[in-house]
Amino acid sequence: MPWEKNFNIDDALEKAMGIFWSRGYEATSMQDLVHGMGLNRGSIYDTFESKRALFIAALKRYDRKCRHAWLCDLENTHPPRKAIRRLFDEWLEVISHDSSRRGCFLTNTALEVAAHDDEIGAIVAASQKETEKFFYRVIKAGQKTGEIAPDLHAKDISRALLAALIGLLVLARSRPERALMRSIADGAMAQLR
Amino acid sequence: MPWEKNFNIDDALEKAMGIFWSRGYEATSMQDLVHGMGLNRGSIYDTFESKRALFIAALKRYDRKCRHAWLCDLENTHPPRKAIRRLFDEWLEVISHDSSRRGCFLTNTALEVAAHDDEIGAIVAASQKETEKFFYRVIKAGQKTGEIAPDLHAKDISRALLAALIGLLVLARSRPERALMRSIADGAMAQLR
DNA sequence: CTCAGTTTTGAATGATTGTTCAAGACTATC
DNA sequence: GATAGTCTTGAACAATCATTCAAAACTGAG
Repeated sequence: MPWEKNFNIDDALEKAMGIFWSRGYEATSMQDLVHGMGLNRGSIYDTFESKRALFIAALKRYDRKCRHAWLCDLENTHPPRKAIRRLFDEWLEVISHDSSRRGCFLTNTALEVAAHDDEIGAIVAASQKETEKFFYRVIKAGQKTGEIAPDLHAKDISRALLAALIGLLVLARSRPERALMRSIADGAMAQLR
Repeated sequence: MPWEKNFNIDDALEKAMGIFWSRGYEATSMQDLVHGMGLNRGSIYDTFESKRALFIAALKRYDRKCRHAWLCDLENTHPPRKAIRRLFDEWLEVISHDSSRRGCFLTNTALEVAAHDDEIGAIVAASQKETEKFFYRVIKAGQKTGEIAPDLHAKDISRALLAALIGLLVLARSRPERALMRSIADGAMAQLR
């Protein structure tokens, strides 16, 4: 039918996400996107407005489908301490199998664009806040079940874990050495004592 | 004299460093550099070869004059625990007075270019390794003087501190909230118990 | 005062940037 | 089978990109 696009918008966005994720915003050209998404220039502009709007859509998709969905799953299907342990362990696994060193799309964006673009900055900041809150909720839950020492200041620890996680994700791009990253994950977990 | 440049190369490099630092590599155009360095295009190319070579020179300058010199000073003029405390505290001070949110040039570069450019990646990785070693040496020294518990695994802690510091420097660009950053600094210090 | 050697200058290079748009392809409805 | 309405296509847009280069400006040496 001529009034239905003959490509799947969500598939296209998924591809765009992958391209921006590994190359960043500035270093990705529309030519890269045309080639990587398998669409024509016009179709991309018709569907996504502009490069920046496409980037924002891709970033939001990552935040929703990768970060948020994953954290929800961890929180719902594991006991508190194990949820945090798995968060770090699964990142370690992903990083050590990712030869292209793409790291975390949101964290990459935090440094490349967030400081210069308020709208994108707000998305990144909100995502980081939610991750901090994930840690906070899980720590509180762990303190109720007795898995985590009740005298720990949940707010401070959740922030320390967030910083450790982000540090890990930066090092994943510049020094993806398994031993280094394992030390960091272990160090983060040790703060839950 | 015609065989002496009538501008100071080091001053020019300092200015270039500031521009790349706050805008990043890709988002900085030669036009920005011409304007910001106060030099003509030709003079820049004559002196620094290319945009990429200028960026590398600026990055090395930052590593030497900012990171390395500062860590040496901290290590030499303060007792171990206080050296680390001051490292975090002084970053906090810098960050909270930096309205342009430039963060740390090396950390910004780690995410923007290091993963795609081997030469730049090597500079960033080396700098991160040296910072890790700084922590390691200071922790070891602190264990000798008794300021830091001798049963702590210095290597793991130094890596945990590196991750916390980098996490802090990322958040400085996306969520420069004083309370958040203080929590992280305190959390890092708490690991030295 | 001329010459040699270097720097400075700004215009011009071709390539690539993000974006637009008119023409062509398509199909459900009449 | 003609019409209407949407999507696809690829060429073309002006702007900007990093880079080059020949001419002008300069100054110490002869």
